Amino acid sequence: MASTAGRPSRVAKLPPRERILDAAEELFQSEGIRRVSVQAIAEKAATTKMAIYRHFETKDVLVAEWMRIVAADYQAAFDRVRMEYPGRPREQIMGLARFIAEGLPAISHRGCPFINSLAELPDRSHPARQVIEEHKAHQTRRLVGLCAEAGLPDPEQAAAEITFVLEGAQVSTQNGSIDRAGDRLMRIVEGIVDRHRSALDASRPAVG
Amino acid sequence: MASTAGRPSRVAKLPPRERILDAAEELFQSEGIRRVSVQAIAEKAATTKMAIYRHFETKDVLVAEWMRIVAADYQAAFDRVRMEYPGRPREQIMGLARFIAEGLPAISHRGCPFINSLAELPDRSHPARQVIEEHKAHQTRRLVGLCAEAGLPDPEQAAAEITFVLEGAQVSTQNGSIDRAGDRLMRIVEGIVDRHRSALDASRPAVG
DNA sequence: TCCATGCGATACCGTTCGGTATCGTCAGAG
DNA sequence: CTCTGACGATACCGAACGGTATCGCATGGA
Repeated sequence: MASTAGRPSRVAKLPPRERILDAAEELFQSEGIRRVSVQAIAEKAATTKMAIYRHFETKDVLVAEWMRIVAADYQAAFDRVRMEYPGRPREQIMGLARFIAEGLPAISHRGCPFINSLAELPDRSHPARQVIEEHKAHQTRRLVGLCAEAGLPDPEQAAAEITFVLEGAQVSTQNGSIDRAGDRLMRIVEGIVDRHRSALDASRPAVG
Repeated sequence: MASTAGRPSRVAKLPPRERILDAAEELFQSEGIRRVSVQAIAEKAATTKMAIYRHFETKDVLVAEWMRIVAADYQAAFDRVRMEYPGRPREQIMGLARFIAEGLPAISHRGCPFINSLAELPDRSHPARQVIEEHKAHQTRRLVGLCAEAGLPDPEQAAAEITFVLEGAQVSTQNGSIDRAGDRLMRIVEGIVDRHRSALDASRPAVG
Protein backbone atom coordinates (compact mmCIF):
# COMPACT_ATOMS: atom_id res chain seq x y z
CA MET A 1 0.00 0.00 0.00
CA ALA A 2 2.92 2.32 0.48
CA SER A 3 3.61 2.31 -3.25
CA THR A 4 1.50 5.40 -3.85
CA ALA A 5 3.96 7.60 -2.07
CA GLY A 6 5.47 10.52 -3.85
CA ARG A 7 2.48 11.25 -6.05
CA PRO A 8 1.64 14.88 -5.50
CA SER A 9 -1.71 14.63 -7.29
CA ARG A 10 -3.43 12.43 -4.80
CA VAL A 11 -6.86 13.17 -3.47
CA ALA A 12 -6.88 16.71 -2.24
CA LYS A 13 -4.95 16.06 0.92
CA LEU A 14 -5.72 18.00 4.03
CA PRO A 15 -2.77 19.35 5.94
CA PRO A 16 -1.22 16.71 8.14
CA ARG A 17 -2.56 18.17 11.37
CA GLU A 18 -6.14 17.80 10.17
CA ARG A 19 -5.54 14.29 8.91
CA ILE A 20 -4.02 13.34 12.24
CA LEU A 21 -6.99 14.70 14.17
CA ASP A 22 -9.45 12.98 11.84
CA ALA A 23 -7.68 9.67 12.18
CA ALA A 24 -7.39 10.08 15.94
CA GLU A 25 -11.08 10.89 16.23
CA GLU A 26 -12.07 7.80 14.31
CA LEU A 27 -9.75 5.46 16.16
CA PHE A 28 -10.31 6.84 19.64
CA GLN A 29 -14.05 6.56 19.18
CA SER A 30 -14.07 3.04 17.84
CA GLU A 31 -11.20 1.46 19.76
CA GLY A 32 -10.70 3.57 22.84
CA ILE A 33 -7.88 5.87 23.80
CA ARG A 34 -5.40 3.56 25.42
CA ARG A 35 -5.81 0.79 22.91
CA VAL A 36 -4.86 3.05 20.01
CA SER A 37 -1.15 3.54 19.51
CA VAL A 38 0.40 6.64 18.04
CA GLN A 39 1.72 4.40 15.30
CA ALA A 40 -1.81 3.31 14.41
CA ILE A 41 -2.98 6.91 14.23
CA ALA A 42 -0.07 7.75 11.97
CA GLU A 43 -0.88 4.92 9.59
CA LYS A 44 -4.55 5.84 9.38
CA ALA A 45 -3.61 9.47 8.78
CA ALA A 46 -1.21 8.39 6.01
CA THR A 47 1.71 9.92 7.80
CA THR A 48 4.27 8.95 10.43
CA LYS A 49 4.72 9.09 14.14
CA MET A 50 7.27 11.85 13.75
CA ALA A 51 4.76 14.08 12.01
CA ILE A 52 2.36 13.61 14.90
CA TYR A 53 4.97 14.59 17.44
CA ARG A 54 5.79 17.64 15.35
CA HIS A 55 2.23 18.88 15.91
CA PHE A 56 1.44 17.53 19.38
CA GLU A 57 3.91 17.45 22.23
CA THR A 58 2.61 14.16 23.62
CA LYS A 59 -0.16 11.68 22.99
CA ASP A 60 -2.05 13.10 25.95
CA VAL A 61 -2.09 16.51 24.32
CA LEU A 62 -3.52 14.95 21.18
CA VAL A 63 -6.20 13.25 23.24
CA ALA A 64 -7.11 16.53 24.90
CA GLU A 65 -7.27 18.25 21.53
CA TRP A 66 -9.62 15.56 20.27
CA MET A 67 -11.82 15.97 23.35
CA ARG A 68 -11.94 19.69 22.68
CA ILE A 69 -13.16 19.05 19.15
CA VAL A 70 -15.84 16.62 20.28
CA ALA A 71 -17.01 19.11 22.90
CA ALA A 72 -17.10 21.89 20.31
CA ASP A 73 -19.16 19.72 17.97
CA TYR A 74 -21.58 19.04 20.76
CA GLN A 75 -21.87 22.69 21.64
CA ALA A 76 -22.47 23.49 17.99
CA ALA A 77 -25.33 21.01 17.91
CA PHE A 78 -26.75 22.65 21.00
CA ASP A 79 -26.53 26.04 19.32
CA ARG A 80 -28.18 24.72 16.21
CA VAL A 81 -31.10 23.38 18.21
CA ARG A 82 -31.50 26.68 20.01
CA MET A 83 -31.57 28.60 16.77
CA GLU A 84 -34.01 26.16 15.26
CA TYR A 85 -36.67 27.00 17.83
CA PRO A 86 -36.01 30.59 18.85
CA GLY A 87 -37.90 31.65 21.94
CA ARG A 88 -39.41 28.21 22.45
CA PRO A 89 -37.37 26.60 25.21
CA ARG A 90 -39.63 23.57 25.43
CA GLU A 91 -39.00 22.71 21.80
CA GLN A 92 -35.32 23.38 22.34
CA ILE A 93 -35.21 20.81 25.12
CA MET A 94 -37.02 18.30 22.96
CA GLY A 95 -34.66 19.08 20.08
CA LEU A 96 -31.71 18.38 22.34
CA ALA A 97 -33.26 15.09 23.39
CA ARG A 98 -33.89 14.23 19.76
CA PHE A 99 -30.28 14.98 18.92
CA ILE A 100 -29.16 12.49 21.56
CA ALA A 101 -31.80 9.93 20.64
CA GLU A 102 -30.86 10.03 16.99
CA GLY A 103 -27.22 9.61 17.88
CA LEU A 104 -27.84 6.46 19.89
CA PRO A 105 -27.58 3.98 17.03
CA ALA A 106 -24.24 5.45 16.03
CA ILE A 107 -22.77 4.81 19.47
CA SER A 108 -24.39 1.46 20.05
CA HIS A 109 -21.10 -0.44 19.77
CA ARG A 110 -18.94 2.07 21.62
CA GLY A 111 -20.56 4.54 23.97
CA CYS A 112 -20.40 8.26 24.52
CA PRO A 113 -16.84 9.53 24.09
CA PHE A 114 -17.03 11.61 27.25
CA ILE A 115 -18.19 8.74 29.43
CA ASN A 116 -15.66 6.38 27.93
CA SER A 117 -12.78 8.79 28.20
CA LEU A 118 -13.63 9.44 31.81
CA ALA A 119 -13.29 5.74 32.46
CA GLU A 120 -10.10 5.46 30.48
CA LEU A 121 -8.40 8.40 32.15
CA PRO A 122 -8.67 7.95 35.90
CA ASP A 123 -5.91 10.47 36.37
CA ARG A 124 -7.63 13.74 37.26
CA SER A 125 -4.62 15.73 36.14
CA HIS A 126 -4.87 14.45 32.58
CA PRO A 127 -5.40 17.43 30.27
CA ALA A 128 -8.37 15.75 28.60
CA ARG A 129 -10.22 15.36 31.88
CA GLN A 130 -10.27 19.08 32.48
CA VAL A 131 -11.76 19.52 29.03
CA ILE A 132 -14.46 16.99 29.84
CA GLU A 133 -15.40 18.39 33.21
CA GLU A 134 -15.42 21.91 31.87
CA HIS A 135 -17.66 20.85 29.01
CA LYS A 136 -20.05 18.96 31.26
CA ALA A 137 -20.30 21.89 33.64
CA HIS A 138 -20.96 24.24 30.76
CA GLN A 139 -23.60 21.94 29.34
CA THR A 140 -25.34 21.68 32.70
CA ARG A 141 -25.33 25.44 33.09
CA ARG A 142 -26.95 25.84 29.69
CA LEU A 143 -29.55 23.19 30.40
CA VAL A 144 -30.47 24.77 33.72
CA GLY A 145 -30.86 28.06 31.93
CA LEU A 146 -33.05 26.43 29.34
CA CYS A 147 -35.28 24.92 32.00
CA ALA A 148 -35.52 28.28 33.70
CA GLU A 149 -36.48 29.90 30.41
CA ALA A 150 -39.15 27.26 30.01
CA GLY A 151 -40.57 28.43 33.31
CA LEU A 152 -40.03 25.16 35.12
CA PRO A 153 -40.42 25.77 38.85
CA ASP A 154 -37.22 23.95 39.83
CA PRO A 155 -34.78 24.33 36.92
CA GLU A 156 -31.90 22.61 38.70
CA GLN A 157 -33.97 19.54 39.47
CA ALA A 158 -35.43 19.41 35.98
CA ALA A 159 -32.00 19.79 34.43
CA ALA A 160 -30.63 17.05 36.65
CA GLU A 161 -33.48 14.76 35.65
CA ILE A 162 -32.93 15.43 31.95
CA THR A 163 -29.19 15.01 32.29
CA PHE A 164 -29.55 11.71 34.11
CA VAL A 165 -31.92 10.40 31.48
CA LEU A 166 -29.75 11.50 28.55
CA GLU A 167 -26.61 9.97 30.02
CA GLY A 168 -28.40 6.84 31.12
CA ALA A 169 -29.87 6.30 27.68
CA GLN A 170 -26.37 6.30 26.24
CA VAL A 171 -24.87 3.80 28.64
CA SER A 172 -27.93 1.57 28.46
CA THR A 173 -27.66 1.58 24.70
CA GLN A 174 -24.01 0.67 24.98
CA ASN A 175 -24.59 -2.32 27.23
CA GLY A 176 -27.68 -3.34 25.32
CA SER A 177 -29.94 -3.65 28.33
CA ILE A 178 -32.75 -1.46 26.97
CA ASP A 179 -34.22 -1.87 23.50
CA ARG A 180 -35.74 0.99 21.52
CA ALA A 181 -33.85 3.35 23.82
CA GLY A 182 -34.31 6.27 21.45
CA ASP A 183 -38.10 6.08 21.45
CA ARG A 184 -38.19 5.57 25.17
CA LEU A 185 -35.87 8.51 25.72
CA MET A 186 -38.11 10.84 23.72
CA ARG A 187 -41.19 9.76 25.62
CA ILE A 188 -39.44 10.24 28.94
CA VAL A 189 -38.15 13.73 28.21
CA GLU A 190 -41.55 14.65 26.85
CA GLY A 191 -43.02 13.49 30.13
CA ILE A 192 -40.56 15.52 32.15
CA VAL A 193 -41.38 18.72 30.31
CA ASP A 194 -45.11 18.06 30.26
CA ARG A 195 -45.20 17.31 33.95
CA HIS A 196 -43.93 20.78 34.78
CA ARG A 197 -45.99 22.54 32.14
CA SER A 198 -48.96 23.29 34.38
CA ALA A 199 -46.84 25.85 36.16
CA LEU A 200 -45.71 27.35 32.89
CA ASP A 201 -46.52 31.00 32.43
CA ALA A 202 -47.82 31.35 28.91
CA SER A 203 -46.78 35.00 28.66
CA ARG A 204 -43.05 34.72 28.82
CA PRO A 205 -40.84 36.59 26.37
CA ALA A 206 -37.67 35.01 25.09
CA VAL A 207 -34.45 35.98 26.78
CA GLY A 208 -32.27 38.06 24.52
CA MET B 1 -9.66 -16.70 61.62
CA ALA B 2 -8.95 -19.40 64.20
CA SER B 3 -8.68 -22.21 61.68
CA THR B 4 -5.31 -21.16 60.34
CA ALA B 5 -3.69 -20.74 63.72
CA GLY B 6 -0.15 -21.83 64.44
CA ARG B 7 1.74 -18.93 62.86
CA PRO B 8 -0.06 -15.77 63.97
CA SER B 9 2.97 -13.68 63.20
CA ARG B 10 1.07 -12.15 60.29
CA VAL B 11 -2.46 -11.03 59.74
CA ALA B 12 -4.78 -13.99 59.38
CA LYS B 13 -4.11 -14.76 55.76
CA LEU B 14 -6.83 -15.81 53.42
CA PRO B 15 -6.02 -18.39 50.77
CA PRO B 16 -4.10 -16.85 47.88
CA ARG B 17 -7.01 -16.95 45.48
CA GLU B 18 -9.14 -14.80 47.78
CA ARG B 19 -6.30 -12.39 48.42
CA ILE B 20 -5.74 -12.05 44.70
CA LEU B 21 -9.40 -11.34 44.03
CA ASP B 22 -9.56 -8.84 46.88
CA ALA B 23 -6.50 -7.01 45.63
CA ALA B 24 -7.74 -7.07 42.06
CA GLU B 25 -11.11 -5.70 43.11
CA GLU B 26 -9.54 -2.81 44.94
CA LEU B 27 -7.08 -1.94 42.22
CA PHE B 28 -9.43 -2.37 39.27
CA GLN B 29 -11.99 -0.16 40.94
CA SER B 30 -9.61 2.62 41.87
CA GLU B 31 -7.20 2.58 38.95
CA GLY B 32 -9.02 0.91 36.09
CA ILE B 33 -8.41 -2.42 34.47
CA ARG B 34 -5.78 -1.67 31.91
CA ARG B 35 -3.75 0.58 34.15
CA VAL B 36 -3.29 -2.17 36.74
CA SER B 37 -0.57 -4.68 35.97
CA VAL B 38 -0.58 -8.26 37.13
CA GLN B 39 2.58 -7.44 39.02
CA ALA B 40 0.79 -4.71 40.96
CA ILE B 41 -2.03 -7.07 41.87
CA ALA B 42 0.48 -9.63 43.06
CA GLU B 43 2.21 -7.12 45.29
CA LYS B 44 -1.03 -5.88 46.84
CA ALA B 45 -2.09 -9.49 47.42
CA ALA B 46 1.25 -10.22 49.10
CA THR B 47 2.04 -12.91 46.56
CA THR B 48 3.64 -13.22 43.14
CA LYS B 49 2.68 -13.14 39.52
CA MET B 50 3.20 -16.87 39.26
CA ALA B 51 0.64 -17.55 41.96
CA ILE B 52 -1.88 -15.48 40.06
CA TYR B 53 -1.31 -17.43 36.88
CA ARG B 54 -1.69 -20.65 38.83
CA HIS B 55 -5.27 -19.66 39.65
CA PHE B 56 -6.28 -17.71 36.54
CA GLU B 57 -5.29 -18.66 33.03
CA THR B 58 -4.93 -15.08 31.86
CA LYS B 59 -5.45 -11.58 33.16
CA ASP B 60 -8.67 -11.39 31.15
CA VAL B 61 -10.04 -14.38 33.04
CA LEU B 62 -9.20 -12.67 36.31
CA VAL B 63 -11.00 -9.54 35.12
CA ALA B 64 -14.06 -11.59 34.20
CA GLU B 65 -14.01 -13.31 37.58
CA TRP B 66 -13.90 -9.94 39.29
CA MET B 67 -16.85 -8.73 37.20
CA ARG B 68 -18.75 -11.83 38.22
CA ILE B 69 -18.17 -11.03 41.88
CA VAL B 70 -19.27 -7.43 41.48
CA ALA B 71 -22.39 -8.58 39.67
CA ALA B 72 -23.12 -11.12 42.40
CA ASP B 73 -22.72 -8.46 45.08
CA TYR B 74 -25.13 -6.28 43.21
CA GLN B 75 -27.65 -9.07 42.85
CA ALA B 76 -27.32 -9.80 46.54
CA ALA B 77 -28.15 -6.20 47.34
CA PHE B 78 -31.17 -6.47 45.09
CA ASP B 79 -32.28 -9.59 46.91
CA ARG B 80 -31.78 -7.91 50.26
CA VAL B 81 -33.98 -5.00 49.22
CA ARG B 82 -36.67 -7.35 48.00
CA MET B 83 -36.70 -9.26 51.26
CA GLU B 84 -36.74 -6.06 53.23
CA TYR B 85 -40.12 -5.05 51.80
CA PRO B 86 -41.87 -8.32 50.98
CA GLY B 87 -44.95 -7.87 48.83
CA ARG B 88 -44.42 -4.13 48.51
CA PRO B 89 -42.88 -3.60 45.06
CA ARG B 90 -43.06 0.17 45.30
CA GLU B 91 -40.91 0.19 48.42
CA GLN B 92 -38.60 -2.31 46.74
CA ILE B 93 -38.05 0.05 43.86
CA MET B 94 -37.35 2.91 46.22
CA GLY B 95 -35.00 0.70 48.20
CA LEU B 96 -33.09 -0.08 45.03
CA ALA B 97 -32.84 3.61 44.24
CA ARG B 98 -31.65 4.31 47.77
CA PHE B 99 -29.00 1.63 47.41
CA ILE B 100 -27.67 3.37 44.32
CA ALA B 101 -28.01 6.83 45.80
CA GLU B 102 -26.13 5.86 48.93
CA GLY B 103 -23.39 4.34 46.81
CA LEU B 104 -22.82 7.50 44.82
CA PRO B 105 -20.32 9.15 47.18
CA ALA B 106 -18.22 6.00 47.16
CA ILE B 107 -17.88 6.08 43.39
CA SER B 108 -17.52 9.82 43.02
CA HIS B 109 -13.87 9.59 41.98
CA ARG B 110 -14.09 6.51 39.83
CA GLY B 111 -17.49 5.58 38.42
CA CYS B 112 -19.59 2.47 38.21
CA PRO B 113 -17.40 -0.57 37.54
CA PHE B 114 -19.74 -1.85 34.85
CA ILE B 115 -19.77 1.39 32.92
CA ASN B 116 -16.03 1.81 33.26
CA SER B 117 -15.23 -1.73 32.25
CA LEU B 118 -17.45 -1.41 29.24
CA ALA B 119 -15.39 1.56 28.17
CA GLU B 120 -12.11 -0.16 28.89
CA LEU B 121 -12.99 -3.36 27.05
CA PRO B 122 -14.19 -2.43 23.58
CA ASP B 123 -13.63 -5.99 22.44
CA ARG B 124 -17.02 -7.66 22.53
CA SER B 125 -15.43 -11.08 22.75
CA HIS B 126 -13.75 -10.25 26.03
CA PRO B 127 -15.01 -12.69 28.68
CA ALA B 128 -15.82 -9.87 31.09
CA ARG B 129 -18.10 -8.18 28.58
CA GLN B 130 -20.34 -11.20 28.41
CA VAL B 131 -20.61 -11.13 32.18
CA ILE B 132 -21.57 -7.47 32.09
CA GLU B 133 -24.17 -7.78 29.39
CA GLU B 134 -25.65 -10.86 31.00
CA HIS B 135 -25.85 -9.07 34.31
CA LYS B 136 -27.43 -5.96 32.82
CA ALA B 137 -29.99 -8.01 30.95
CA HIS B 138 -30.81 -9.93 34.13
CA GLN B 139 -31.14 -6.75 36.11
CA THR B 140 -33.45 -5.22 33.53
CA ARG B 141 -35.59 -8.32 33.54
CA ARG B 142 -35.94 -8.15 37.30
CA LEU B 143 -36.75 -4.46 37.25
CA VAL B 144 -39.43 -4.92 34.61
CA GLY B 145 -40.92 -7.67 36.74
CA LEU B 146 -40.84 -5.39 39.75
CA CYS B 147 -42.64 -2.65 37.85
CA ALA B 148 -45.20 -5.16 36.67
CA GLU B 149 -45.71 -6.35 40.23
CA ALA B 150 -46.25 -2.76 41.25
CA GLY B 151 -49.08 -2.67 38.74
CA LEU B 152 -47.52 -0.01 36.56
CA PRO B 153 -49.38 0.09 33.23
CA ASP B 154 -46.22 0.01 31.09
CA PRO B 155 -43.57 -1.90 33.01
CA GLU B 156 -41.02 -1.84 30.19
CA GLN B 157 -41.21 1.91 29.87
CA ALA B 158 -41.09 2.45 33.61
CA ALA B 159 -38.12 0.13 33.95
CA ALA B 160 -36.33 1.92 31.14
CA GLU B 161 -36.93 5.26 32.79
CA ILE B 162 -35.66 4.03 36.14
CA THR B 163 -32.65 2.39 34.53
CA PHE B 164 -31.74 5.53 32.61
CA VAL B 165 -31.97 7.63 35.74
CA LEU B 166 -29.93 5.24 37.86
CA GLU B 167 -27.16 4.95 35.28
CA GLY B 168 -27.21 8.65 34.54
CA ALA B 169 -26.90 9.54 38.19
CA GLN B 170 -23.73 7.50 38.38
CA VAL B 171 -22.00 9.00 35.36
CA SER B 172 -23.09 12.51 36.33
CA THR B 173 -21.65 11.97 39.76
CA GLN B 174 -18.44 10.77 38.20
CA ASN B 175 -18.00 13.80 35.98
CA GLY B 176 -19.19 16.14 38.70
CA SER B 177 -21.76 17.94 36.59
CA ILE B 178 -24.66 17.49 39.03
CA ASP B 179 -24.43 18.26 42.71
CA ARG B 180 -26.51 16.51 45.37
CA ALA B 181 -27.07 13.75 42.83
CA GLY B 182 -28.22 11.32 45.51
CA ASP B 183 -31.05 13.54 46.75
CA ARG B 184 -32.08 14.39 43.22
CA LEU B 185 -32.06 10.74 42.25
CA MET B 186 -34.38 9.80 45.10
CA ARG B 187 -36.81 12.58 44.25
CA ILE B 188 -36.83 11.56 40.60
CA VAL B 189 -37.48 7.87 41.19
CA GLU B 190 -40.15 8.80 43.70
CA GLY B 191 -41.75 10.92 41.02
CA ILE B 192 -41.58 8.11 38.48
CA VAL B 193 -43.32 5.63 40.76
CA ASP B 194 -45.91 8.15 41.92
CA ARG B 195 -46.65 9.27 38.41
CA HIS B 196 -47.20 5.78 37.08
CA ARG B 197 -49.16 4.90 40.17
CA SER B 198 -51.55 7.82 39.85
CA ALA B 199 -52.00 6.89 36.22
CA LEU B 200 -53.11 3.56 37.58
CA ASP B 201 -55.42 4.86 40.31
CA ALA B 202 -57.19 7.27 38.01
CA SER B 203 -56.99 7.87 34.32
CA ARG B 204 -56.53 11.60 34.71
CA PRO B 205 -53.19 13.35 35.16
CA ALA B 206 -52.68 13.87 38.84
CA VAL B 207 -49.62 16.08 39.23
CA GLY B 208 -50.54 19.70 39.59
C1' DT C 1 19.31 29.38 -8.28
C1' DC C 2 19.77 28.41 -3.51
C1' DC C 3 18.40 27.49 0.91
C1' DA C 4 15.20 26.90 4.77
C1' DT C 5 11.51 24.21 6.14
C1' DG C 6 8.08 20.77 6.60
C1' DC C 7 7.35 16.15 5.69
C1' DG C 8 7.86 10.92 5.05
C1' DA C 9 10.57 6.96 6.23
C1' DT C 10 13.27 4.22 9.24
C1' DA C 11 15.88 2.87 12.86
C1' DC C 12 16.33 3.08 17.51
C1' DC C 13 15.87 3.56 22.93
C1' DG C 14 14.02 2.69 27.44
C1' DT C 15 10.18 1.02 29.68
C1' DT C 16 6.28 -1.73 30.75
C1' DC C 17 3.52 -5.50 30.29
C1' DG C 18 1.51 -10.33 29.83
C1' DG C 19 3.07 -14.60 30.37
C1' DT C 20 6.64 -18.58 31.21
C1' DA C 21 10.41 -21.39 33.27
C1' DT C 22 12.83 -22.85 37.15
C1' DC C 23 14.01 -23.76 41.72
C1' DG C 24 13.84 -23.95 46.82
C1' DT C 25 10.63 -24.52 50.58
C1' DC C 26 7.04 -25.86 53.49
C1' DA C 27 2.77 -28.20 54.98
C1' DG C 28 -0.06 -31.94 55.04
C1' DA C 29 -1.50 -36.84 53.66
C1' DG C 30 -0.15 -41.65 53.46
C1' DC D 1 9.36 -40.44 57.55
C1' DT D 2 8.50 -39.68 52.71
C1' DC D 3 6.07 -38.09 48.94
C1' DT D 4 3.31 -34.64 46.76
C1' DG D 5 1.64 -30.44 45.51
C1' DA D 6 0.98 -25.67 46.31
C1' DC D 7 3.46 -21.58 47.19
C1' DG D 8 7.04 -17.72 47.03
C1' DA D 9 10.94 -15.75 44.65
C1' DT D 10 13.47 -14.58 40.68
C1' DA D 11 14.94 -14.36 36.24
C1' DC D 12 13.60 -14.18 31.79
C1' DC D 13 11.20 -13.60 26.99
C1' DG D 14 8.89 -11.36 23.26
C1' DA D 15 5.93 -7.87 22.08
C1' DA D 16 4.09 -3.32 22.19
C1' DC D 17 4.30 1.24 23.41
C1' DG D 18 5.67 6.37 23.89
C1' DG D 19 8.99 9.10 22.33
C1' DT D 20 13.59 10.49 19.85
C1' DA D 21 17.26 10.93 16.32
C1' DT D 22 18.50 11.15 11.71
C1' DC D 23 18.36 11.31 6.82
C1' DG D 24 16.53 12.24 2.20
C1' DC D 25 13.31 14.66 -0.47
C1' DA D 26 10.14 17.95 -2.20
C1' DT D 27 8.53 22.54 -2.22
C1' DG D 28 8.23 27.29 -2.13
C1' DG D 29 9.98 31.92 -1.22
C1' DA D 30 13.83 35.24 -1.99
